[in-house]
Amino acid sequence: MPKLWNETIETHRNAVRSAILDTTAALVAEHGISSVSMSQIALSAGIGRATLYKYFPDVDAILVAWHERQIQAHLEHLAQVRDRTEGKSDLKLEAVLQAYALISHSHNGGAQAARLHQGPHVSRAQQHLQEFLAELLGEGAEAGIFRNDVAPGELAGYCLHALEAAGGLTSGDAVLRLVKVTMTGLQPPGVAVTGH
Amino acid sequence: MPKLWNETIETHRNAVRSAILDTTAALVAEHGISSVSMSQIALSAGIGRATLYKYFPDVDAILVAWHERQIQAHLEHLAQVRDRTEGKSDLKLEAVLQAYALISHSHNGGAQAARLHQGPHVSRAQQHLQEFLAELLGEGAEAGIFRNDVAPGELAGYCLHALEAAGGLTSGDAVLRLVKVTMTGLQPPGVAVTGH
DNA sequence: CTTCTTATAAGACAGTATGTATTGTTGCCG
DNA sequence: CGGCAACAATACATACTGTCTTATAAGAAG
Repeated sequence: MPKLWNETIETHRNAVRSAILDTTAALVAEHGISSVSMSQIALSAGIGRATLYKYFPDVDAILVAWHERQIQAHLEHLAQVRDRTEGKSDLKLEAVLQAYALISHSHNGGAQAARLHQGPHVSRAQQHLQEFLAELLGEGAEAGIFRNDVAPGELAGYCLHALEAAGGLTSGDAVLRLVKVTMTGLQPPGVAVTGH
Repeated sequence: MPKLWNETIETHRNAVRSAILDTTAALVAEHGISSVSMSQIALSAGIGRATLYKYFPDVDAILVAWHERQIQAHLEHLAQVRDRTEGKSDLKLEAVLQAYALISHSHNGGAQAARLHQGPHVSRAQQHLQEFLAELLGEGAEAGIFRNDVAPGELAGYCLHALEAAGGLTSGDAVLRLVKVTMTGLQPPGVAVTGH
């Protein structure tokens, strides 16, 4: 019983911290990410503004902590999916990737709503970029070079997002490998030796 | 000669607008995206604060305009690459994708520097996620199910980014197609009918 | 040259957010 | 009870916002 006290206090701090994160997430979802303030969060969470500063130094730290918690939850969810899926690595991976895709799908549904409060953020030019790629992909698909079981627009979105992984790479060779991998994904179905 | 005047004024406005965008980009690169303010931009651009408000309503509008201009420049660059590349659609596309990947590569080098000013933004948990996937991919590669000419970590980054395209999709079926396309990219090389 | 127009700089203004410091209160512990 | 830690409330100086007013400079037209 040396620290029955430290236990309850720690518990309380975690509860408050969690409540702050929840409140912030709600405010972001409602008013957009750029309009949340420390004052607003403290008020909405029902705690004093000075108290909030004892937990987080600024809004950005709160958003980072929230994002961290989100990813952590996703990670645990994906680990569950992996362990519950019977079969070899490819089946497990397919299940995990599917779960992650669904997370991204539903998650960006909420993010889109948040964006709409502060204008159509990225859309205009980026859409042109996607259409530009879709045109090339459409031509290739007609010539039988690329897969035609997926719409060119969807493939273009896949390419753009996949290639943004280049931002985290260090060497130029790695970038070339990424392009190769991405283009492999564009191959027509049924050309593989192992049919599914 | 009705509007020799309107021409010079338009030119001037474009010049000022461009200067605002350049200044903002420099400030973002230096102090991070969350610390730029209208006051700072006006001061740094050498124009009055009230004048700045005549060009853009708020910081966000400036950032959006800047981003728009960036993408527009990329688009023109990519169109040039496409037109200058001889060959069929697949060769053109490979050149275009490579160019885009290089853009992402160098661009996120700058973005990373900007992030570092406001903390290691996404890193911690997201890296765990990537390692989690890399483990599965490594197992599969050893079993010959996935390609082993690219490191598991790089493949994991590819998967995570590619699947984030799910955020822009509408139907659940489209998400499943995206997972299929992404997994196609993981196939070992040389299984295709057309050997490059 | 004078007058008009237009973009601008400079400053004032109220409202709000920030970060910090100082109060007094509550509840748990020995 | 006395001590301790977290807290709410409040105050304060500073900074950014968005709008408005006034004055200046430069080109265009008489």
